[in-house]
Amino acid sequence: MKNTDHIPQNAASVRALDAIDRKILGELGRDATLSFSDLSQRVGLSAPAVHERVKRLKAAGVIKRTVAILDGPALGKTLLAFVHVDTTGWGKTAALMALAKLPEVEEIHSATGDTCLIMKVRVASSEALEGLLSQLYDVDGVRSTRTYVALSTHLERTVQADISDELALGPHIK
Amino acid sequence: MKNTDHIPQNAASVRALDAIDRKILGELGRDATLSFSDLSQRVGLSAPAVHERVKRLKAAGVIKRTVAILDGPALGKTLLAFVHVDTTGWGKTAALMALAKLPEVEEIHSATGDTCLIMKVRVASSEALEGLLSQLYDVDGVRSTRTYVALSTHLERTVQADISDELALGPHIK
DNA sequence: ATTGAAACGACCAGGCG
DNA sequence: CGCCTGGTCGTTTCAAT
Repeated sequence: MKNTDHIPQNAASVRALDAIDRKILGELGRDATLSFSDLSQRVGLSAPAVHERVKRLKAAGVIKRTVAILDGPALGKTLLAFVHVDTTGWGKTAALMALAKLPEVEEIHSATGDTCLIMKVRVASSEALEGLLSQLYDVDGVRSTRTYVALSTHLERTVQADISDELALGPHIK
Repeated sequence: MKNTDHIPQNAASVRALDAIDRKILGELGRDATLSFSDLSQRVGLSAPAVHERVKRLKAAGVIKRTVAILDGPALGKTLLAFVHVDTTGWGKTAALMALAKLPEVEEIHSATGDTCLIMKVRVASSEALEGLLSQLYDVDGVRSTRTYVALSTHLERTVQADISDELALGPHIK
C-alpha cells in the first residue's frame, strides 16, 4: 500500500514547485522578455503548457510581477545608501512608513541588531540625501540614524529561483 | 573605411530624457507586461512611437533588462539578511566577489562607514545563513561580520523613475 | 500536455508635420 | 527628425483531442 497517495490535491494551485517550474522561474527571473516558444524549448515542453504553468505561478503569487529594471545613474540617481534608523519604542510607526511614498526610498525592513529599521535609498545628490535624513529626524521617535553610502555596486539583482547546494544543508563539514 | 560607424551615439540617441520618457519608464518600472497600445494611450502617443522610444531607452541602457519579480518565501527563501563585512585592507578581493555566484547573494556593495562591504542575502534557513557566514570567514582578509536579519519587509521595489519634489533641491525648503 | 486555429500585439515601411 | 497610418508577421491564447 502506497501511503504517498494521500497528497492533498484539493488545492490545485498550491501544489509544490517541480523542477520545470523552477527552471521557468529561473529563466523569467533573468529575462522576462523571453517568448513562450523560446521558454518552451528550453524546458522541453510545448508553449501552451508553459503558458499554463506561468499563469499558475502568477496566480499563486510566486511571480509577483514583471518589471523593467532601470539604471539609477541614467535617471540622475547617482547616490545609493543604506540608512539604519534607531528609534525609541517600536520602529514601525505610520509616520515612518509614510516615507515609502518617496520614490527615492526603495526598501524598508524591520531588523534585528543594534537598529530598528533598515532603509535602502537612492537619491540624486548628497543634498537630496541630507533632505531625506532631515525628514527622518522630523519623525517622532527617531533617535539616531547611521548611513552607509555605497561607493560601488558589484552585484545587484532580484530574488533568484535557485538554491545553492552548499547552503542547502547548512555549514558543511570540513 | 567608414569611421562614422563606431561613433558613440552621443548626439543622436543620448539626448536627455523628456517627460514622456519618464512616464514610460515609470509605467514599465511598475509593470513591464503592458502592451505598447496600452502604453501609447497612457502617454498620449501612437504605439510605434512608444515602441521606438522604448527601443532607444534599452539601447541607451536606461532600461537595463526586464525581469519577473519572484516571491522569496514561495521559493523557500524565508530569511532575508544584510551582512556587513569588515576586512583587513581593501574589501574588493576576487575571493569575496566569487560569492556572487551563490544565488542566495543578491547584492554586494562597497560602502563607507565602519564596514567595507554590504551584502544582501536571502536564504532558506538559519542554518543556510550560518553556512554562508562560514564561507565568508573562510575568505582571506575577512576580519568580522555583522548581520542584520530582516524581521519583516515593509517595502521592497526596484529603481523608480520619479524624483520627489521635496528632495530635488535638498533640505532647504520646508 | 499536445495540436491546430483564431485574435491580438509587435514591428516594419512609407508619408506627413 | 520624430510622429502617425496601414500592413505583415510572429506570438499569445483558446478549444478540442
